[in-house]
Amino acid sequence: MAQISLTFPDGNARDFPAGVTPAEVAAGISNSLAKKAISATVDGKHWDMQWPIENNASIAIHTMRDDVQALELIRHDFAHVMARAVQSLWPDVKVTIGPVIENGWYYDFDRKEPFSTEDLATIEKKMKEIINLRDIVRTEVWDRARAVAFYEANNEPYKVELIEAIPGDEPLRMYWHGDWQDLCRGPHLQHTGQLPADAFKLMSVAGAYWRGDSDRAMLQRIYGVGFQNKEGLKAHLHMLEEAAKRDHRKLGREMDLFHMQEEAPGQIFWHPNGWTIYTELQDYMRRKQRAGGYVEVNTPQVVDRKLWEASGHWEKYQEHMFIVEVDEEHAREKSINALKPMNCPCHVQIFNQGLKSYRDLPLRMAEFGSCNRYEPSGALHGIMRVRGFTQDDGHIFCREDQIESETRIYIDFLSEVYRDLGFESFRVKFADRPEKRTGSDEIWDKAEEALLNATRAAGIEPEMNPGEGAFYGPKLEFVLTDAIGRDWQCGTHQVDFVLPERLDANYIAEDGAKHRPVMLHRATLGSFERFIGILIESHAGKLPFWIAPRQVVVAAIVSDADDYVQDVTAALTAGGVRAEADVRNEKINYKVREHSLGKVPVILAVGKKEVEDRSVSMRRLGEKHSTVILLDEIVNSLSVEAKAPDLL
RNA sequence: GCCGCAGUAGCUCAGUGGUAGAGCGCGUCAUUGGUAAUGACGAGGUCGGGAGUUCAAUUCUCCCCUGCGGCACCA
Repeated sequence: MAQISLTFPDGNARDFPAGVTPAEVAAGISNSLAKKAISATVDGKHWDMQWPIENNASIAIHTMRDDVQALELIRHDFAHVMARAVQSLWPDVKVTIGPVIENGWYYDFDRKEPFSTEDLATIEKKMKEIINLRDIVRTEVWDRARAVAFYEANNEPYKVELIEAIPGDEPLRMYWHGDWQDLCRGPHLQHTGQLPADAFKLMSVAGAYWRGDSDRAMLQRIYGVGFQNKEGLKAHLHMLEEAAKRDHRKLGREMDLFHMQEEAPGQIFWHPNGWTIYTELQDYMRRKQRAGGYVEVNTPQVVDRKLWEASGHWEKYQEHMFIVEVDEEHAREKSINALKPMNCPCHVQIFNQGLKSYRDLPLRMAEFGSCNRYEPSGALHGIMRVRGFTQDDGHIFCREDQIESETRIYIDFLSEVYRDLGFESFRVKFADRPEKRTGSDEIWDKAEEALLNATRAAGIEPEMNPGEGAFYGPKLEFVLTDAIGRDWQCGTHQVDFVLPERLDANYIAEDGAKHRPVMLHRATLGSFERFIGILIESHAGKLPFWIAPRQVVVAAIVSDADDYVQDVTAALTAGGVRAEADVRNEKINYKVREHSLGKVPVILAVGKKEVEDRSVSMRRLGEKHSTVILLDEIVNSLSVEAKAPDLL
């Protein structure tokens, strides 16, 4: 029999007969390793303990101590055990797919009756029983005709469809957990008893379309989380509890920032505190953009559909626009308008006024553009995904050869803003050509190359987001994360060759002829609404001093200090600090607690002593102790602290 | 938009086929208290909206609206 050589992580190599499995290799090392082993890595590939190794290779054998491999296997096996539990409880349920995801797994089932919360508990119990059976996990490679026949016989149509989608040259792997069977690429644990029965939890049921296609069947997806041990699960659940406290919807109420109500779904009623954050952020962005060479404009809210037809949005997005019809009785002729869902067509109208010269390019045009989109009801989410929002929008009209440099300049601009706002790091995704698009491949090649070059020149290697570009051009997406780890696209930078064409934008070049400019769509915050949501969550409500809506509360300890409290408050206000007096008939403990819960960054307590000394007792949010400081000093230092980062 | 769950006082929530309750908050009074809740009293609800069943619906049924968790979508 042919021999192969396996090289271990310590560099030692040993010969084995070809076709040896990691299980046999482990058994050759020690009994305990053979028992503890969960999988192997063979030539960099995660490998099942049962899979034969045919050629010389490097090999590492994993136990539960190897986090990456252990977690992947645990979650994958949990998914199988869960599916087995479901089918043993409800034999008519059809199985589909069940992948590993961050922190856990899900499995999609086809079942007529909905799974209830009580069902989850029943399934969990069944899963524990299955784990206790310590059933051996077994795998075989089948040819596809046999597999198809098998699943047809078992009335599992989804599996048949999956097999048909697998490329013909790939082996089909069949797995058995005891007598339960699934099609799966593996690897898996050696037996179900290797699963930590006390370290998983089924979290929720949700609908999910078969193959992610909204025209196909709605399946029921059960989500679970799983870890190596009970502590891992406990830590995860605790993290979720903590994240819930940072939810912007909760903090928005507690800090009295905004509210939403039925009469205006997806739109925000900004309260004074929230609006202070908003305007502070807008003032900052306005200064930054002015410094960045932008001209600011403003354009109409209600625009005739003719313009949307010309831009191409009517055809593609009509369903998602708020339509405004003007009645014939009130107008000479009936006109159909739409609330603007975006600003770009209007910006082209401004560009088109008068003749533009190549000397005007690049022309950087910005607008705090208030937009309305009829977003699908299920998409709405707090203030992060809304129907009425304001973009810090901008369009750069430039020549093709300026795309790369303008992109580079923009990435630097955005990085500065994000850094100023406390986001030291952010993710950049590069979304390239989608299947449905306009423009030649040659143009797309150039646009994609320009974006990539500029991104890399800025020292950023973007994540690839294939096929997710806009229909008119590729884009960079600047992604931030909310409290529970969901991604939100905030900034964006997109190349557009189409709109200038459709709306007939042009400039006179050096050759005296008309040329078509390229448009770069870009938004830094994205929308104020979404960005503020992210800002609140990432700071857990404890916003940086300059942007905190209530910066200082001056609290009287005794009513004899009330007049002095007013003096202190006035001095701070004169110094550009948002300060409030609290002279209510309450104890200082009460006031400190209330303002701390309200996330006020600085509380200045004053009693008899402070009145005499012209001082204050300062307590910063989150600190246990207070410091006594002279009034003049605190006014000076807080005045500086209240300045936005670009003004320091 | 689709699947599931939910909607009771400003907030967090309990509860029932016979028109409702707690804590916090709010108001009044007393208290002048030194860094995360002083005490007493009081006001406050068309039980998301509409229809149906019933002698009687906040409770049961249906429809709608809104929210939440996913999925799909995101110019």
